[in-house]
Amino acid sequence: MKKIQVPKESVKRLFLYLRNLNYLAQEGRETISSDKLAQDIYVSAAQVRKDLSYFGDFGRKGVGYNVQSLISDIKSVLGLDKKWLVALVGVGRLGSALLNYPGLEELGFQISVAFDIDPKKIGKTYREVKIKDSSQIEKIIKKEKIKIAIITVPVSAAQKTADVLTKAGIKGILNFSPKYLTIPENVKIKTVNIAIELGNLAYYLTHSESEARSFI
Amino acid sequence: MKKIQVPKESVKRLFLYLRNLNYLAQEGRETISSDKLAQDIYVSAAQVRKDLSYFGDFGRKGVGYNVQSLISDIKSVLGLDKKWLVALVGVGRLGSALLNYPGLEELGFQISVAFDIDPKKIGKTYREVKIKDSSQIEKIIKKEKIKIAIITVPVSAAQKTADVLTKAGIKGILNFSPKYLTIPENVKIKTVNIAIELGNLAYYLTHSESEARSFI
DNA sequence: TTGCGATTGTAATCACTTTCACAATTATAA
DNA sequence: TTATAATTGTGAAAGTGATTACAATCGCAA
Repeated sequence: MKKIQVPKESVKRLFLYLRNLNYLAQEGRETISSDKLAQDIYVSAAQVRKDLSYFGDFGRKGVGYNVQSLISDIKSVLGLDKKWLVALVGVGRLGSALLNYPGLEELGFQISVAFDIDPKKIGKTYREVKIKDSSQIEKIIKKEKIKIAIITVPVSAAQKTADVLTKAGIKGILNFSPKYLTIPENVKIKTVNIAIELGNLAYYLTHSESEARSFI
Repeated sequence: MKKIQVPKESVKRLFLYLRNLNYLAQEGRETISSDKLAQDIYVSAAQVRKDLSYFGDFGRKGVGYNVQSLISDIKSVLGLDKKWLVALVGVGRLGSALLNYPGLEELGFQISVAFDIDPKKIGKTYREVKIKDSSQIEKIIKKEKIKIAIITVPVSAAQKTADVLTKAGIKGILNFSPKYLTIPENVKIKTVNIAIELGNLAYYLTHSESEARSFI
């Protein structure tokens, strides 16, 4: 095991390995080789081994990796060995879609509270998640010690929402509004922009000699 | 101008430059330097120039870039100089959220038809988009010569949907189901997995010495 | 017309990531 | 017990991407 900078792409691939491992566990598989683990993800066996080696020696030479223990090792590496409470701000179409998004809990995420400013929505319960008034963001997030939030408000309200969230102690933001959000240095932000994803597709369709496959 | 492999990240950054340029155009700015263009995107001026240089010599030494012509040059490079018709399959919560997603038309994308299997939805018009029976996917996509599709069906139907779409001549797929889709070599696919995005956030929160900022 | 500050485009360098290739280890069968 | 096939972990090499630094060019003011 070494203590050097881990490539961002290696981290992303860990999620893919984890997904494969979960399938294998379901099938009752006990051990797996890097070669098999790499299958279907368009990655080499050496890449798999290298990625894993950034975090520890998880395999046994001549044998491979134990499926169950590799699952828990990767989960632990990714910080998925505990439950993450998530706050959702903006219960519009996209927001309520996310409340129903399958696979969040699989990785240990639980949207535990949602906020909106629409009086018609406030007070309702959506998929066991209570919708609260946005004016209570700071109070509730502080009280529940929530660290991750999803922003699905209209673009005009996005920056103000980010400000309130960071003030409330949120440390990670998944932002769906197509806009720069200015946030403190110590807060992590990830922006998902669907128009840009489509745009990428358009680029690679236009220049179709290259590739745009992405299995993440 | 050179003819070498363009880094994927460079292509992504072009979208950010384009967004900045659109703001600048609105403000009536006529020319702009790589230095100013880089601002707010956490990128160096040299990076901007390098990215642009993969596609041509768009600037003038001592002067900078003409805002209007750089906009159209970048659009042309990205394949956004024409309108792209897009088919949407699966008008559930996420699907209907995408029908309302602002910013798609800004880049020239138009969801021109949507498909679902629910008789209660078929025939309705959603934001000027007619919802058709999924059994007609192949016929309509062939007729309209649509090249890009978005898959927002439940995970259980995703692979079958991808099969039909590629059979109909779709060349690019934006996939929102958390699953591998097996598709022909010449079809481009981009998968958006919200759980993995959150997972990335969790990783960088857990290992908070590194960074997870991403402005795309 | 000349000189100067601004700015690009890119060659060279530096940094990071992936691939290669093989010693070390393990299980198993003879 | 020994030989063999399977498989990992990793140092070194190759490949890719980002940064640096500067010659070349431009507009403008004197």
